[in-house]
Order: sequence, then C-alpha cells, then structure tokens
Amino acid sequence: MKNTLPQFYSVFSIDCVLFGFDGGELKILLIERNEEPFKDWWALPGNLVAQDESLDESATRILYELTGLKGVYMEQYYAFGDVDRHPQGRVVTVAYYALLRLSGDKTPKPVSDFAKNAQWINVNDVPKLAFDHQKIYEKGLEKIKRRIKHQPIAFELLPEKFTLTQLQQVYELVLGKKLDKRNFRKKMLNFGILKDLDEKQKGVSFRAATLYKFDKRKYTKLFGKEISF
Amino acid sequence: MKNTLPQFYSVFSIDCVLFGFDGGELKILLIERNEEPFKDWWALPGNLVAQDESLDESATRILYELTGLKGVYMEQYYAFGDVDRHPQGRVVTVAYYALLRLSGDKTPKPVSDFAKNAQWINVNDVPKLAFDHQKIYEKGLEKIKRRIKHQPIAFELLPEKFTLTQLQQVYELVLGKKLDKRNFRKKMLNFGILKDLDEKQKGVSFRAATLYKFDKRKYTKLFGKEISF
DNA sequence: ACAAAAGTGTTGCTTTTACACCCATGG
DNA sequence: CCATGGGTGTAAAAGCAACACTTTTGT
Repeated sequence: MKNTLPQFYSVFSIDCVLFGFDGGELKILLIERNEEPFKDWWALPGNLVAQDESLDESATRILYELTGLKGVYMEQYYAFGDVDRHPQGRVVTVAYYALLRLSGDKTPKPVSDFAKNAQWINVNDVPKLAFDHQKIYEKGLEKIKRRIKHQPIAFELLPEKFTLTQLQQVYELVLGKKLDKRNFRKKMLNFGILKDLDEKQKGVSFRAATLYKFDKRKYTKLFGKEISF
Repeated sequence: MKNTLPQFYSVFSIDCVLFGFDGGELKILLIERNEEPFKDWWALPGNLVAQDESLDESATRILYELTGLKGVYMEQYYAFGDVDRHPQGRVVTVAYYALLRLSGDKTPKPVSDFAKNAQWINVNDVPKLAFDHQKIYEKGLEKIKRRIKHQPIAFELLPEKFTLTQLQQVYELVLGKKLDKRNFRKKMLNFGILKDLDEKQKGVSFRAATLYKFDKRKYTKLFGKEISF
C-alpha cells in the first residue's frame, strides 16, 4: 500500500438478506441492534470486511456466525455507496442474499456483538430498518424475483425432499402472486429436473403428497445455466 | 468516523466497461496504462472513488473525464473484492457498464493521468487485461446479454434515429448470434414501442431504410419495466 | 443492368392459459 | 363421514421458428 493509493479513510462492509422458507411463509432474518448508531432498530445482519478476506469469504463468515451454517447458497447483488449512508464515516456496503431451508426450529442463535436479538420475520411484516437497509432489502427481493424465473434457486429454500405444492408455494411467495396448480406441475415435471422419490410425505392428516428431489445432474446437462420458469 | 470503524487501510475504485456500437461493430473502450502496476498493459478505465462522491457519481465522473459525455446510460453490476486483486493494497472495485452511441468519430480524447492512450476495441479483439479486468469485462458482457433480453437497452447504443437493421445488428452482436430478419422485425414492431418517423436513411448507395425512434413514453406505459425480446 | 440491402406472409409447431372435479387419508 | 389438500386433462389462443423472393436505389 504505497503512495499511489492513500486518499481518505474508508471501509467496506457486507450486508446480507437471508431468505428462509418455512411452513408456507417467506421470511428474512433481522437483528435488533444493540449499539449506536441506530441502537434498538431492526437491521439486516452485516459486518465489516476483514483485511484478509474477500467479499465472498466475508459474506460466508458473517452468515456462519449468525446461523452456524456452511455451504449456504449466497449471491452478491449490489454495492451501496451513498456518501452519507453511514453516520460514522464512509462505508460502502456490498449486499448479498442467501437462501436457506428453515426446518421449523432452525432459529437463529449466536448473533454478533452489536445485536441483542435476531429473528425471522415474514417478508410482509418487515419493519422500518436502520441505515439504508430498506433499500437494500427491497433490491434483494427484486433480485430473487428475477432470478427465480431463470435459475433453479427455489430448491435452496426447500428441504431436500419436497412436494410439488411446497415448490409452488415458494414460487408464489417469491413472485408475489398465485399460480395455477395444474399448469405449474405440468411445467415443472416436463423440465425433467425433478426426481420422483417414490416416497410419500408423512405425518399429515390428509392424503400424503409425493416427494421429489431436485436433480442437479440433469439440470446442468439440460440447461447449462438457463431456464425459464 | 470514530473508533467503531477503523480497521485497516483500504479504498474503493470504479471500473467501467464502456460499450459502444459503431458501423456494425460492438466495441469497448480500453486504456493503455502509463504507470505501475501493469504499466503498458491494456485495462478498463477506472479510478478511485473520492471522499465526497457516491459510487454512481464517481462512475459518472470517470466516464465524463474519459469521453466528455454526460447523461450516458450506466449501470452498476458487480463488486470485485478478492484480497489480492490489486498489488498495492486492498482495493475493492465496483464495476459499471455504460452503453453509448458512437457516431463514427467520437474517439476518446482526454484520458486520465495514468493512461497514455485510449482506444475503442472490438469485443472480439480484446487483449489480455491488467488486474482482474478480464473477469470484470466478461461479467459485464454477460450482464448486458441478459439485460438486453428484458429491457430496452439496445437503444442506448444507437443514434436517436435508427433503422431496424441497425437495431437487429445490436442484438446480434450483443447476443453473439444471428437472428431471423422477418421474425425480428415482426416482433419489434408488434411491441409498439418504435415510432415510425416517416423518414428515410440518407447517403446510402442502395434502397434507403425507414428510420425509427424508441418511444420511451409508450414503453413505460406498456411494460412498466418488463419485456421479453 | 447490377449490386446491395430493404421489405414482406404463411404455415406448422410449441407453449401458455384457463378451467373443475374426483381421490386418498387421518381424525 | 367429513375436511383437507393431492392429483389429473383438454381445448383454445398466443407465440415462436423456419423459410425465399421482390422492391428500391445509387452507381
């Protein structure tokens, strides 16, 4: 870091919009801040990027610290860099969204220093957020809306074995609209990327649905990287 | 900027992939560096973000310094933050692409301090680039490939008045494949977002083509923000 | 008159949409 | 036996893909 670079003091941070699907609801993980600025406000989980970690590594670490999970699907989607977005200085933040399967109980636990609380909150009940996190969240939602139409990201929100109805719920929640059941099933099954597990749902008090699994192998063969849900 | 933020020395920069369409070719603007590191290498135009400017402002400024143009269509698309991407320190760069109409002569002029030369180079002849600019450029191209299918960005590359053939050329160059003339025209005209100017091309030594203009008004009315070319 | 590009329709195929009832299961 | 969601087909409409020749203009 020689004399060409220096200019002024600045840092970068990562903010994550963690989406989780759970029993028919789409939620995001919010933390309640325990420090100034914005003490007691709800905010997206985030942190500063350390010296020796790349942006992706940083995002992975932050998510791990929050949830204890590794191998979660994450994707960077936008950098927010308004001059005054952080009251304490120049902080450019790079936003990631992550998609993960909530199995009922997977409540957030650790929670970093400056949070006193972390909660999964339905995307329809998101409160006012600290900093410019409202904007960050909205753009994240927009991104996955767009991406779910062309890439198989819905499966990241579901358990490994899922029913077609669950899959449809994910699409409906993300896209924010109802879909026709018959057409949806026809289309999904026609892609040939779902493996019928010859296995039924258990523990439901009605006719048990068939379980499916996303066939990644076939997907990559068939589509390379493109599809149109 | 109090005691909560400080961590280590870092800066952010902007790098731009400037796309230009000109006489049947899709080009990008590259500069030849005049300074270490990567002296004499070709690179994407870029610069450090100043203290009092947002990312968008910085991108706009950089583009202005290079081309003397304002009001150019630009869009941020990705932040690159590998630890070692810059040999002199921790530099996270935010990449933008810009689309602009080259009217034959609009050769780049000013060129910043650390460049000795700037040139429009056909996207098929892009040389090895400094830093991780190869990756940045490729991702930028990918982005516009995707975006041109859903948003009316092709018009940003064309003069205000253009022929259908020119429009088709833009699509073909960006997408990297030939399209059927009749189908293309049918589709475009059916959208109803092209205004027929009742005016013909001039100065060509063959049958003059009708000139059209993008009808932004109608576009926003009809599609809000979505379309499928 | 020729070279160069402009302009123009039809057909078959695929995809999308709209739509309603019976079935299996657990309580 | 009832409540709950599971599962299924068809027909009409729209959209997409393939395809070749005539027209206009300048030189």
